[in-house]
Amino acid sequence: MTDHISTAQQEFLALIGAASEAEGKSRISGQIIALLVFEGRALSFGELAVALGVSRGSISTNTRTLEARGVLARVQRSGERQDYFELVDVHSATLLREISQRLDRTGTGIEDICARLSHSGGDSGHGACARLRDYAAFHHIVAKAIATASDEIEGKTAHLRPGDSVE
Amino acid sequence: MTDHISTAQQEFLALIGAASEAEGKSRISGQIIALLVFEGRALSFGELAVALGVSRGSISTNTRTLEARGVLARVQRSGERQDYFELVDVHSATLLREISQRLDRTGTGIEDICARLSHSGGDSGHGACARLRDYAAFHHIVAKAIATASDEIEGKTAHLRPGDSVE
DNA sequence: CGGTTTGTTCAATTCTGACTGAACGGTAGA
DNA sequence: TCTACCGTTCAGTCAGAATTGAACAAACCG
Repeated sequence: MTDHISTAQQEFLALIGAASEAEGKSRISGQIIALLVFEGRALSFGELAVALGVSRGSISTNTRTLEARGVLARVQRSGERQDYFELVDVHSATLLREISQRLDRTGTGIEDICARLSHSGGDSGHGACARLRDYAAFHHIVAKAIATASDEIEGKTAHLRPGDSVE
Repeated sequence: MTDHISTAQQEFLALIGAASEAEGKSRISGQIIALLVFEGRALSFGELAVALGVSRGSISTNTRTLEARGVLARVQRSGERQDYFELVDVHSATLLREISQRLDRTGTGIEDICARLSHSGGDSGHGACARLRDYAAFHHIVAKAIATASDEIEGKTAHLRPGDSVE
């Protein structure tokens, strides 16, 4: 029976690891999140390294960045010398907010280019500028949509125990 | 004045190229889209290679995948031997729909794992299964939000073409 | 027919960044 | 103090993807 669980766990880790890579993040960082979701409890530094079969150095760097991104928290247990990690309860919403902010940043970056262009170039680049503004607007619209979804999910996950229906 | 435009173009290409890499796509594919947006007209195969400073082989592979993804269209000009490429007018919406579908696929992938787990593993993996379903639901919610944004953007961009036809 | 242009393909190359592993500093207990 | 353990760091390694460039086939023109 633990067999079934562990194969399911392996499949889950592989799936999320691949998804993590597909969106530009490292495989391990995705799998750390996946393992914490699967286990539903705080895991120690050593447990992560063993369960994922990766070096302690990788655990260190990846947990640090995940911590800085506000996805997981490092917790100390009295009497234990190892660090433990647990998911922030709004970790999914945090990831969405991150994406939303990056889109907004790209959008304003486009607008900045457009502003400099129309300021110094007269109206020769007018058509291009209009298209760039549309393209920037697209980024902002998507950012807004994702931010809204983030709020929705945050409202559902905050202070809710896992297993509650989200439908 | 063309100076200003070309520096703005270079900045735009760099920005979108980096954004493209950040989300797991190739730099060149993002820059092809960016160049077509900036120019606002169909560009030839050769123009793309020269303007982006990349090999013809790269243009070939990237335009093919973008074409397959429904982002741009290959058009022939009578009398011209070169292929020309232009953006599909709903190209942004198409990219969003692609992301939405990938999220849905990941979500159902998680649900499949969960189904196999609860079917064969008894109730020992019950807690994990509940958490996995929540995690799958998260993916579906985001997919839905992005799909909605895609529809919104499609509605905004489709009417820009005068005398447009539906499908 | 040859010569030119064009797009595709694929083996080779380059490049990026993830990952490792060992050295290091810090901490707690004996 | 010494020892054992723990997390961090970083130079080195490695894998996979992106990109190149040359070979190739097709279409066109003289």
